[in-house]
Order: sequence, then structure tokens, then C-alpha cells
Amino acid sequence: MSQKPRVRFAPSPTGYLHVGGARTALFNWLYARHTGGTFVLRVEDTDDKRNTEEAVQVIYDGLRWLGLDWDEGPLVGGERGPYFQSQRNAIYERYLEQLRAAGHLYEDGGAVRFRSPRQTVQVVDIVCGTIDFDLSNPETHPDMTIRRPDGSWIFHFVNVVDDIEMGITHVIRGEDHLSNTPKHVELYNAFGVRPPIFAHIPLILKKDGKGKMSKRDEGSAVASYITDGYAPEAVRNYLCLLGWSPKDNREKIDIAEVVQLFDLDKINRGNAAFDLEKCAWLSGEYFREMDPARFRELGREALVRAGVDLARFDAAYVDAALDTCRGKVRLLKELPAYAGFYFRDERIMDEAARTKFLTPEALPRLAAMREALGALTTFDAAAIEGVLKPLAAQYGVKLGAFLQPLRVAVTGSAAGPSLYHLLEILGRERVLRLCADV
RNA sequence: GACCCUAUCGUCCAGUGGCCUAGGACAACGGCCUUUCAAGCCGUGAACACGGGUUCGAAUCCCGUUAGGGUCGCCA
Repeated sequence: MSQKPRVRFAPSPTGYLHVGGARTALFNWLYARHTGGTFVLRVEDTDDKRNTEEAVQVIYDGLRWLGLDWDEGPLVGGERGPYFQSQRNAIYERYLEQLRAAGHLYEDGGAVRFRSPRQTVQVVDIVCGTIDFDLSNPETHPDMTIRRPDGSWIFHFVNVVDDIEMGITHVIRGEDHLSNTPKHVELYNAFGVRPPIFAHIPLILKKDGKGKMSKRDEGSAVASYITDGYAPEAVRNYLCLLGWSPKDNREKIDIAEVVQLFDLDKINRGNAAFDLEKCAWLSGEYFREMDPARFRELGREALVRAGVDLARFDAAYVDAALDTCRGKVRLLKELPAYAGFYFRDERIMDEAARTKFLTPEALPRLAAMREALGALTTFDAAAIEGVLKPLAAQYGVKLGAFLQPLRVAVTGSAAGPSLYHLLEILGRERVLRLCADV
């Protein structure tokens, strides 16, 4: 029987999925896909105070949004379940008895502790190398508690038991667990089981590099990328590049290729600060090259989420409007401000744009443009361009400067989609009305 | 404080003894193009933490210092 790797992502349902956790999941997933192994999702809900249905849902949603599918775990099942620690009590009792019988345990204040053998423990880690930890001093390395007086379990114990039971071959997790690892190895030894191979991946630091990214930091929750409307493949791509690289200076790289190139020994050892700007840039890149139909779908969802009533407009209109935004926005949350004018009867005028462009000398030109547009037999982008360009020449004004007042009059903003196309989509009637009303 | 990890532009990454007067990307700045804003194109500024070794030769190897991060729970 060939030993295909079995890896796992074991989040605790805290109500949010941290980007660091997401990257841990991603690296596990990549390794499983690269090797043809199995990616297991296990929910570490021993602390039931924060274990809620919604909290677990957040994990599923985040992983699915990033396209990280698991082979075993909640919702999909598997041979080694259950995949919630809260349902594995009988297993833990059995393992506890094994340790007790072998004399490894003692009671202290009602809690159960594991008596450390007080030796030097070697941790074999693919990323950090082989490290020797001296656990001989009880002052600096007190015996770990594995069960509370109320019968609930402590992380170190259940984590190791589950990894044994689930046949986990490679433990890929955040470097914040590195110092815990010798304790885990002691447990493996006590169970008479060979420890898995460890790979502690570097942490994701705040933008200023001071400390690991935590709950309060912008961009720490995967949910925030979903609501801000990043392209999911861009976030996944960006996460791949934090601590790993294709080595050829590429920034945008297809996930299938990452799967092919990825390996644990190629992971960097240094922590990395998270650069939201670069992630947003990548998002724009992905939207630009995205299948138009998919962009429309995502754009539609974002607009509806922002409270835009798309039901008032027919599908073709919405599609056309969205098409003019593709490649122009980096995040979907920019859409309401960028393209909101398509879906509003009342124009929202940017006052700075008005004073800058709707000047006394611009108004007669605007009137001329309005007249020219009104006389058009076909009101499409090409025809509009065809009539506006000569008009600008006639006035002897540079095209860009000449047209800008029209844009402001129609959209209320100095920035937006291609003017000719936006006019076509809006339709002659609305354009003429907006032009008259300045 | 103890232990562990790390150390190249502001940030991410490339560089594994000579091809490096250090390369790419984001960000910044300047220019071009242009129906706005973007995009695109061109360009500018910007780094091997410090000190010792090893070597003919070090960003690359070794030691120390310093700095940063992590862990030291009856959280996970």
C-alpha cells in the first residue's frame, strides 16, 4: 500500500476565518493536490463556548470561496470521522486510558496532566529544519494539562490523538505552533506512534510587520475579502506568493501550475507582512481577464448587496452596463460608486467635478453636444463618437477637455466607464434629459 | 526573562561562492498614449542590518552582535 500523504486543516470555529488560517489551509490543499494525497478538514470545537453553527459556516464559506475543497470532513464525510472534536469523546477516553495504564498521567487539582519524560526532543520540520528542544527543566517546561476538571479536553492532546486516528502524515500549520511541537512529540512517543512530518509555515504579519495579523487588523478575515469583492482567485494567488514563489518572478500564476510546482521544502522561513494594495492590484488583474459572464454575475451580486435594485432593469441593460466596468475596477465594492449612475434616476453630482468642468464656457458646448446627440438617427457608441469628435474640432478644443463636461453632466462624476459606450447604454432620452438639467 | 525561528528596495519575492556596479512585482514619482478614470507603454528613486572570520573571490558558508517575529495556559 503506497503511503499517499494525508494532511489536514484543523480550524477552531471562532466565528471568523483568519487569512493566516486560510493560507495554512491553502498550503495543505496544495500539498495534497500536488502529491495526490488527501486533504482533511477537521473542526476543533473542544471549547464549545464559541462553537456555533454560524461559526462553522464561516469556515466552509471561506474555504469554498477560495476554491479549497476538502476530501474528508464535515459535509463530505470520510472513513476517519467524525470530523468534529466534540463528537469524538469516546476516542479520547480510549487514548486517555492508554496513557493512564502506561503511567504517564497524574491528577492535579482535578485536572489530568501528562508527566513529561524530561528529555531532549527532536522535531523534524521540513521548513525549519531539525530542531532539538531541551524539555528537562520543569520550571521552563511544566507538565502539560490534557484534561480539565470538567472533563473537557485540551488542544495538545486531542490534536495529537486526532492526527494519529486520522492517519495524518504531514502536519502543515502556522509557525506559532512550533514551540508546542516538542510536547506533541512527547505524546506521540507515549502512544508508541511515530510522529508525522512537520512543516511550520511562516506567519502573516500586519502591514507594518509589527506582530502577526490579528482579528482587529484590516484584511485579517477572509469574510472581508468576500464582502469587499476581491476576485477569489486573486486572493488565493496572493496567498500563494506569501512564503512561496514560482522562482521566475511571475506574480500572476494559475493555480493548476502552483499545484504542479508547490512543495513543502520550497516554503520560505521568514514571516511576511500582508500588502493589501498588492492583493487589490492582483484582483483587478483577474477581473480584467475574467470571463465576461462571470464578471457580470459577480458584479450583479455586488450591486445587489450594495442595495442597488437591479430588478427594475432588464438583464441585457445590466449586462451592458457591467461590461463597461470590467477591467476598470479592482474590487467589486467600487462598483456602486463607479457605475451607480446607470441605475439611478436622480443624478448624484460630485460638486468638485461640477465646479471644475461645468464652467460658463463649457455650457454652450454642452448644449451643442446635446443638440448633436438629439439629431442622431442611431444612438450607438460609434455614431456618438462620429458626431462628437468633429464637434470638438469645430470648437477647436482638445477632445478630452471638450467631452468632460458631458460626462459630468450625465454621470455626475469625472471618472467612469467609456463615455461613448455609457451614453449608448443609457439611451438618448436619459442622456438628453440629464444634459438639460445642469 | 527563557526557548525557538528569521534577517536583500517601504512591502512581497528572485538570487544558493564568481554571470550582482543585485533582478521582478506592488506602492511612490516623472513622461507618453488617451473620450474621463483606469489600463498599457517608457523611465526615475529605493535594499544585501552590523562586526568578525573562511576563500583567490561572499548577498550567498561559519561565529558573534543587533533587530524583528513566535512560544512559554486548565485558548486553539
